[in-house]
Amino acid sequence: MDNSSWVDTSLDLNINPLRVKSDAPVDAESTFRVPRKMKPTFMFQTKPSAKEETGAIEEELNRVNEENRKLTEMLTVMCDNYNALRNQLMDCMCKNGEKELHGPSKKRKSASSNNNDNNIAMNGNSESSSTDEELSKKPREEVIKAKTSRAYVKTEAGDKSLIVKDGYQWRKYGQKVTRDNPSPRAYFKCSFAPSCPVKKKVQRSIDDQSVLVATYEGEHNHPHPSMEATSGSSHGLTLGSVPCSASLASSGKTNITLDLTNSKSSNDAKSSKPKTDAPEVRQFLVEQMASSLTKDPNFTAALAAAISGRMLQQNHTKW
DNA sequence: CGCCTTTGACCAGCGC
DNA sequence: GCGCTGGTCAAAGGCG
Repeated sequence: MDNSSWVDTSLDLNINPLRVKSDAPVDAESTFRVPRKMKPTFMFQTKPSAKEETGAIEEELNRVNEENRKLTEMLTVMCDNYNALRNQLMDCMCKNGEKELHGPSKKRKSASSNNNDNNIAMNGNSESSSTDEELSKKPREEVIKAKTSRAYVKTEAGDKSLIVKDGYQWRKYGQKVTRDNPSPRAYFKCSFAPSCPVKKKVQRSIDDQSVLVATYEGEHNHPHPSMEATSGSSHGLTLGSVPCSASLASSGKTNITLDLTNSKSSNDAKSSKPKTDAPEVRQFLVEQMASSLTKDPNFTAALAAAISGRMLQQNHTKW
């Protein structure tokens, strides 16, 4: 599964020439000083000829193209880094899974075997798994438990809550301390739709207390709440309607929400590489980009500075 | 007042 | 049958 294109769209556009540094001393002289690089064409004292103007525009276009190229390179590097990190994470999870696989013998055979199944399935980015054994054991619940998936969520070190923010609404209906893990396990039901059969179990990882292990059972019979509301309501990309997203919070500063799922039918989850070519996905990405940009205070500040700067310059040249 | 969380009780499955 | 364990229920209380 290649999620290289599913990255946080909150890009630092590195628009330093435009950025107004808040900590920089502001004096009357520097307020009207425009970086030479960004000096707009209309700043020429004498009215430029059409040729000059065309040349200046071409120059500007070249500069923008160059900037675009640099940004593309930065994005590529970011994607590479992201993939490398993700692979490392998956390696760690694989190792943890093997550890549990060879752990102390479980009294409850079925329970342990189910755990192993899930751990193995988890190796492929918390994919859905439904075994024949599981289905045959509980024929009555096969509809509900047809799809199970597992997600690992990194939380703050001091965060003791068992809340996994995946965009859905959950109602907690129970909590239990299990034998295998001293951390309590919380039981949630999807409360977004009354008839939604999806259940979720959240428990801290026995190896890493800062990691929440969320096990989802069933399939939502309603659209994702964040998709129904506004596309920018959630901080991350929440395209999937099946809840197996993993949110990786890195040191509290930046939140990278990785939605490791894809579609309603998690059967094709294994081979499902996000189809960024699909027009709706593209549109969604564009919307996400726009949303992220408009939410980015750096970007809005830079934009405001650029606009106000130009207005000031226009006034300056007029007077 | 409605929704959510907490928590003890209850139930079912499993091994001995 | 008994004990252990995981999962669920439901009453009570908190909160906005």
